[in-house]
Amino acid sequence: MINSIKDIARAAGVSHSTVSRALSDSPLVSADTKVRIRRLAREMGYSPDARARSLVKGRTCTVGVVVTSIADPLIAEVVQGVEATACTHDYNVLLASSRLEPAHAMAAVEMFRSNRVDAVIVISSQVSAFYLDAIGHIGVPVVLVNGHSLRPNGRMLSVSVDNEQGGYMATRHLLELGHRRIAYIQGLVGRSPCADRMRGYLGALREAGCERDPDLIVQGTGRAQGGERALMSLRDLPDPPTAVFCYNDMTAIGVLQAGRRAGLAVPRDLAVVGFDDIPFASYVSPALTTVAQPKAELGREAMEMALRVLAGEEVADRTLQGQLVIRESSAC
Amino acid sequence: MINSIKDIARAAGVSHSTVSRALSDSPLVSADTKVRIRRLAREMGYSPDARARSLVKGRTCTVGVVVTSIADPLIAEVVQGVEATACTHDYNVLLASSRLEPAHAMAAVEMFRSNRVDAVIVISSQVSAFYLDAIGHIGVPVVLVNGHSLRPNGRMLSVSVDNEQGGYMATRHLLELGHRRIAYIQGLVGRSPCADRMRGYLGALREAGCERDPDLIVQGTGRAQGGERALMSLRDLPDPPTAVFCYNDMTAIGVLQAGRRAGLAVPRDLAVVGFDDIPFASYVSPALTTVAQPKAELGREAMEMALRVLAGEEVADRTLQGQLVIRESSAC
DNA sequence: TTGTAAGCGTTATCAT
DNA sequence: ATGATAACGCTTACAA
Repeated sequence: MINSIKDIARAAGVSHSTVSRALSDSPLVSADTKVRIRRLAREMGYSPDARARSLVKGRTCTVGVVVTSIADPLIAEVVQGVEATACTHDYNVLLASSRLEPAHAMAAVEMFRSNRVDAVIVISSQVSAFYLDAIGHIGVPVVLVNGHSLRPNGRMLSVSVDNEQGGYMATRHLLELGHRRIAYIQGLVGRSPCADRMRGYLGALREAGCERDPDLIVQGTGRAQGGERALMSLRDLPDPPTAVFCYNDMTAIGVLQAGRRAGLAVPRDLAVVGFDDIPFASYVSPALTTVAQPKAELGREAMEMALRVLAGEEVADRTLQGQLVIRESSAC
Repeated sequence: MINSIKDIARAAGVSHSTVSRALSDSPLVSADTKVRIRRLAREMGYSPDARARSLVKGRTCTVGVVVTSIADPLIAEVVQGVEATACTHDYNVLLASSRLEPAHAMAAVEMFRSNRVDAVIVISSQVSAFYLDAIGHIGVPVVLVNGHSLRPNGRMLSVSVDNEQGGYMATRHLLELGHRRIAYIQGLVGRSPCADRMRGYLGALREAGCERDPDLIVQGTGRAQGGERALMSLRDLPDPPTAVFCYNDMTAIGVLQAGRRAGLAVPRDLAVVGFDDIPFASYVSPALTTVAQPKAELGREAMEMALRVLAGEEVADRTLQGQLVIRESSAC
């Protein structure tokens, strides 16, 4: 058992409120009793009980973070950003994983409520509307990272990478390299980041006076295998693309693999650009050109937005710019 | 504000203790008042306050998890295992990252103490003895995942992959492929997992009657660049190795990169085996042969060991077997 | 400057 | 079967 303020009070021969005041550096306690109590507290291994304190203070200084999977490299780096920022503001991070199961997601919400977290941060693009609705009723500020742009609930904020601008940059880069037949391999359908990136892609094509060919927009899954399959189908086209912009890096890595198997030289025969800049993008061969998401910054921003809402400030949604990282898969 | 048990009591016209009993399904309350109260609780959006409950119950049902970096793919998967297991046992996960900074590590320990976590799980091999000592004095069960084998404190348990056996399997595999000059690229010096893997490597060589050449054991860093440099120096040897066993996958990936740059064909000119089986091991080209760590299982086991200690059981350290995953980088 | 007492939301021990 | 009361460890009026 850890000593409480009462134990210290007894040892110091004062009341427990004096101890409380001394430890919180209140001016209402004399200098020497203050040092005496503090030394005693240190010697007795005192540690303030955050629960008891939060009970009376009305806040837990804890933020709940839900992820679909922490093993996702993109999400992991965002969590890292959240954690680092929480730490500097003396906030704790309560973690929960939804594993894409609505039941787990609901359980996470209830767990956060029971623990009276001050705010919730949702890191995932795979949030169902149903779940989002439940999370919106939690009664504390909610910040969505890279979530849907539609916000059914007023209390819900969001911070995202600029998907459209990212798609635009990627496509623009390929156009500048001289490519005219540029494919887009989608992620999971119906999700807004995928559609936004495509909008950027289409915008760049339009701007370049490049004709839009529906055959060049194919379905992926957001994972490597989806990229592999997509590339196969693109190669079967009468007039295959010379470049491909992928919804994300994993898709691009699948494309790289399928290309290698098919004897395609990247970037000579096919230029490839991804999205996210997951750590491994720079390690695959050829190293992947990609639109880097400001992962740590997304996490930091999410945490800071939550803090700002808690401080009573008026906070608006944010969208952060991605950055085109040119590597070998699109080098000229 | 969330309704408390008292609010429900008032609405139901009973005392708050009756509400408490009804909600915890005590037999000491009549069936109809029970349903009445429960319905009311649901309607009023009641959520039990975990802090208040923990204060009187004496446990928080929360486990503190410290990692060096959650962005580390190996660690992330272990955390996932911990979280999943915690979830099934109705335990919460409080996350902290040490970022290899002793100050952060100490802050994490203090944070865990203040929040009165029931147990602590340390996921990292990079724990300094100093920090380990501090964490040992936290007064709750501590489980080290892939940590030092030396345990300065009696309250500290550990679960690790069998590093020696892993090193043995990897080397044995290369020997069976006909290699005689097999190098070992170390990780960071002085850390026990690295030494253990080397012991397995040496054991396999000895068993095969293969002469041990000190030149073939070189220094790495545990990261890709270390692998690159190490391979360069190995290639400068008068009699270079035909195969290399790397401390971990990142090192092996560096070797793959350097090999490609040097025009080496893997596995024909050089066979490469890694350790860990991080997700990307299967995506690099050639796909990496490696000793897979049972990542989720390590996390699960760590959590279950903590739970068992809390249940008063006698718990012993565990070491889990890795599994050799043969891929292209060592195919014959 | 210090002590007393109330209260945060629970559970648990008494009575009734 | 239910209610009153104490307790968990803390902060904070309110007294002294």
